Amino acid sequence: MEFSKENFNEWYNEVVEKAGLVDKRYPVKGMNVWLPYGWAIARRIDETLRELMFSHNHEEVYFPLLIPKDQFAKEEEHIRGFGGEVFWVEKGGDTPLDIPLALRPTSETAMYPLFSLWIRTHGDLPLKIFQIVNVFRYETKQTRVFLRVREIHFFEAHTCHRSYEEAEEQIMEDREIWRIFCDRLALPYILNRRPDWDKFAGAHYTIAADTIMPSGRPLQIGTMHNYRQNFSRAYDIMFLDEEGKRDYVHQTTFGISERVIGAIVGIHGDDRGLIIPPEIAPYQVVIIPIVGEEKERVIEESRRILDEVSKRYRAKLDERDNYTPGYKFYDWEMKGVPLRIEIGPRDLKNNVVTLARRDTFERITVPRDSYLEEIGRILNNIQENLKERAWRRMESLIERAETLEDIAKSQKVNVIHWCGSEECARRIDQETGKNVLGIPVDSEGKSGRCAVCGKETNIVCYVGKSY
RNA sequence: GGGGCUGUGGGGUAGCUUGGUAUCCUACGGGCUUUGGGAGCCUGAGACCCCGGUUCAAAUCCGGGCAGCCCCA
Repeated sequence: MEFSKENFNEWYNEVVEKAGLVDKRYPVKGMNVWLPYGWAIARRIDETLRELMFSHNHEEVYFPLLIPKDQFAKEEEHIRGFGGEVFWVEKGGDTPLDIPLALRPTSETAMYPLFSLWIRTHGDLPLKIFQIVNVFRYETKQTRVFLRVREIHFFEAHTCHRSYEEAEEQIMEDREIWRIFCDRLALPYILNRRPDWDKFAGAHYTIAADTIMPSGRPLQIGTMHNYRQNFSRAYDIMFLDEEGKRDYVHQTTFGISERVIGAIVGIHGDDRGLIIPPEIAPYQVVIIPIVGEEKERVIEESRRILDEVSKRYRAKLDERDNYTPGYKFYDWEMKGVPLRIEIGPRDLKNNVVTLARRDTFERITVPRDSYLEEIGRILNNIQENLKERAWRRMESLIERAETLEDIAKSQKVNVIHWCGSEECARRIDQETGKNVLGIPVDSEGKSGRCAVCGKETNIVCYVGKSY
């Protein structure tokens, strides 16, 4: 690594490239090539989501990429919110299309006309589906790998319910799923209810999960929206209830994007490169043979170990002959494999294996007959350690601020009292460059004075310079 | 949204001011040799972002485009 993590921006670019996550030389702004290792991580995360969604009674679907313009434009706020960042397909070959087609920036407007056909009665509810697709947004700001791209690897769950209360229960379920998901990724987060002017276009309200990057800047990595009946009215999604009365369904969505990978890179990584939490690591264990004199025996033993380890963990044996062990150590550290097994003549002789963990660099030898259990124990420990470390670090990137000046001079995310007015939020933005992330969902308002206008208030909120 | 900077083999670079011969490191292919923290020697292949302009001649000067980076709001 050329850059230390203290130069966070440069470090981030370097690690993304050197760890082989994406190739950003693809000649379209904000569109990158997923490389095998990066894609393997994305797939692990996708599989985690699938498992969690299936176990919470969602089904997976796939909707088309293109959305006709008239259909796209039905919900007013939605089109106002997304209109400026839609890619349009306007020709088929050389023939102009009668109706331009949008590349989905998200899939509400693709799905909901069909929901209107699918849902007839309360028996069809709740409807709980999700898809994992790519969405397109015409970003005008500077793009950044994983954090701001124009083609986004995206998970979106959509649900329909018979009542507002049932939709609220769905949001609670999403919060529970989110908690488990973030545990697997060892990512810390804050759930913030976004201010009205910053909620998802068309939503009744938005709860966003924000984490904080080592640069002190918050990053939105997940969102849950309650749409109430805003979309169902626009797209005519109605059901017949038990009494024979027709009503519009209540809807929610839950979205997660490739930004979580950016968060994993930024939050867990160090000066040697990535550190991938064991739960989602494409390889949890990498085996490095140190061949020396006894090449045959070492290779043979390494393969036997691979077989044994592979029965329980995702493992890789690095048999490349043209690299020295030292090179391989650095290489797999860059890729963030949580645990390394070294097996060489010394280990053979003593009937042990050497284990080295990525997060603490601790290195131990363990007897050949109990090392599998030891691996399990260490992987669990790494997972816990990463999670705790990340939460601790995030908390250290939050500081209390009493005034606009405090906010302006702080490089961190601030907790402030806020009177709740858009006017004060705007002043924070203009004078400090930070924006109101929203009110934490579990906050209990102790009273204090608004950092801007000084008015007495019991609203506490977070502010920060968002990615 | 504003400002600044940069595009030269796969990656990093020298050359650009003052137009003419493209430098070095690294990675890569082949061969020998080596392997407990980025090995060595020999050898080979590989580049001036795109379009236009100026000129006898453009990596170099000018204009535009595309792409990337940093900082500020």
